[in-house]
Amino acid sequence: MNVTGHTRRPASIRDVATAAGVSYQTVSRVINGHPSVKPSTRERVLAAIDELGFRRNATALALASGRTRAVTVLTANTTHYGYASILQGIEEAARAASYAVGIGVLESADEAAVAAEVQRAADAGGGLIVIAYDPAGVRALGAVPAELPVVGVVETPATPPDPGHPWVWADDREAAYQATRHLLALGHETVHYVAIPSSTRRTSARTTGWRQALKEAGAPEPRPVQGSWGPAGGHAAGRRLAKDPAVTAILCGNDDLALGVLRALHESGRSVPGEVSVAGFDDAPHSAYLTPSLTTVRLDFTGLGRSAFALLHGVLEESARIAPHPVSVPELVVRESSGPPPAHD
Amino acid sequence: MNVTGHTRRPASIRDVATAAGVSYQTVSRVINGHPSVKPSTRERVLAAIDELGFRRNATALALASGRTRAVTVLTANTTHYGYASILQGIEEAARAASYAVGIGVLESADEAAVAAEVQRAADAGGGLIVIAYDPAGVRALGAVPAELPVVGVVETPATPPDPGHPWVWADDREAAYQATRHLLALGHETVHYVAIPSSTRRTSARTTGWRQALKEAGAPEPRPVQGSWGPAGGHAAGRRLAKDPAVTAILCGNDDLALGVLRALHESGRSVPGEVSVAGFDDAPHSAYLTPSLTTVRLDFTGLGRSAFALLHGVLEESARIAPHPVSVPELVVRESSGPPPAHD
DNA sequence: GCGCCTTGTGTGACCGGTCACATTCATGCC
DNA sequence: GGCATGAATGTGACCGGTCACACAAGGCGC
Repeated sequence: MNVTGHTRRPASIRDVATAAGVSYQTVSRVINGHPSVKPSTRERVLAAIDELGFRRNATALALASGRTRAVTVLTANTTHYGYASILQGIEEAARAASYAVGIGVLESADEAAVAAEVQRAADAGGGLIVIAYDPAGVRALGAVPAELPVVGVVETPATPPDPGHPWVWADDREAAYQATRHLLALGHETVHYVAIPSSTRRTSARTTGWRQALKEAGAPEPRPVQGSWGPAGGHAAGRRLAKDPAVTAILCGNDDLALGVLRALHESGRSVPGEVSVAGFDDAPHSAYLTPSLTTVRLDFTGLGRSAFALLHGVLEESARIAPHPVSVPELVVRESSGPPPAHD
Repeated sequence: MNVTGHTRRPASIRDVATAAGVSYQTVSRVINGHPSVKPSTRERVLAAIDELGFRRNATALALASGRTRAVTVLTANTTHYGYASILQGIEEAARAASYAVGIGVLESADEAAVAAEVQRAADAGGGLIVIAYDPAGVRALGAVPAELPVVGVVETPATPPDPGHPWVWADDREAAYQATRHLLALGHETVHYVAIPSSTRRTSARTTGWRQALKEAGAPEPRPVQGSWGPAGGHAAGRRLAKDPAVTAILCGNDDLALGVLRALHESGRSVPGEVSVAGFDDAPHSAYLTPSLTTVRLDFTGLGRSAFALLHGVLEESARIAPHPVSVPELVVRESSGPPPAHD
């Protein structure tokens, strides 16, 4: 119990040492669990630590040893459900491993801005996790200097990445494949796709899965409609699709886009799922409560975040390396927004 | 340009010093903008800095000077729209001031767990921002040792807080007041309220605003229905309210609750806004795209986050103290979910 | 009884910065 | 000319830990 008034600076190992009548090095040994310390000495030191309320200074530890026990998450956004959930998952795992979690937002995808953010993150020391679902994130992941430990949370890669690239991903492609097959199985001639902005120039994993399902079913492949991330983009895309009476099934790159599409269909007087079926992606918490409730594919973002941290943890400390890429399995959730196409054709 | 291979450890001020032919202290002076350095010397040092790609080591800076330039945000959740937006606002302002942002999630409101999280945050050094909208946050804010610089993001306090308590808030009470008056002005006899969990034992600010509007209008005051944070809670509350034919207007503690209420009304066959009007709180991005689109009160969470950081920044560095509590003004957004009560009565 | 290994502990340097103070030299003033 | 003043720079200690090494005491083999 420390009853002295005054804001005194926190106790250091030397304070503890004098209080326990040992050298500071012995204190260091005790707090690091070094074996060769006499039990009676250890007791005395522990008592002194308790008495003075000693806590090891993280800054000094980092400076002296290089071990930082910190991770910085680089992301373009913190408010989108998927991003926020990944962050939450990372924090959860990091907390369990008593790592500190820092966050840097990539406000612009501009080359220089991204580089500056990466630098800032590097300055923080410790490892990096980059959420690379969008151009800013992808660019950031590419801009990380090779000597920095980094894990990327990415879209399903087209080909297995080099072992030198520690990446995690949810199986986007499989998820899109499942959702598309679900819609086709209901009897729709084809499925239109409202895409999220692709993270790279190349086609996104979600698009690939959708395309694959269409191809297997011999369904015609309409041009994907480019959306944005939020419901506004879905709304705009939905307006265009609503005009075409041939459109009876729409897969959306995420639940927010789907929401916008639903709204646009409603405004155009086209009923869901009577005339048009809609499926989303992610299973955001509100999707189950929409009217009509949204058919979607659930991705375990929190788990993905945990995996990302686990992978980074493995890179930073040689203990407990995990399996190469722990991919979580997407789960189709069928709700009200999907059904058979209108009877007549 | 550093073309040497090998992962060499980053250049320190002494490396720069020898490269420039000066002492390390002179380098320190240059990077800190100390006035009395001969221009020619400064030039040489800057050139060396550039050449070696020197970056000041944040850890060493923190250890030696005590200045940490970091802020840790303590929050119960990162995925809810309001929380995530506040975080985004804090990060934005912190980035502008080149502060690092850390995050700690209060997974449980349990006394010991909260205390541990606060300790962890304290270990990170720098300032603290606690989002205290819920029991876990409130408890955390209370558990912060007095000597730590901390800013609370709180509900509108009932009475002006002591100057010793640097807090920021959006005007919840005014927002609830506005929304309630809007519904009453449409002709509803009274307005029912589905509450978010109160952060404290005492009545929440939102409840107070609602109550005040009812009282001023001489409307009867129904018992508030206790909800949770997510749509599920709203759904449960909505089910109960839907059974009572006297209920024609419902104000919800946030947009997620409102979503659940809308869904429950729909399931009970009560039309919105024909039979029942619903208003939310926060103006989450999806609220405008619901069917019916949601009448709500927009709160500037991002701005609130920026204010929180600005206040903390003022506490940490004596430069540029800001006005006591910069309260952002809520804005009523009227959409489809509110309208006059059913004609007959 | 000597050397040697193991156990328990202490000493000094170091991580990369900052701070307080000392030093040098040019200048201005009386 | 002597001396205070200020500009420009350097030196040593320090922040709070860790690391490499030294060293004393005790047990064991021969």
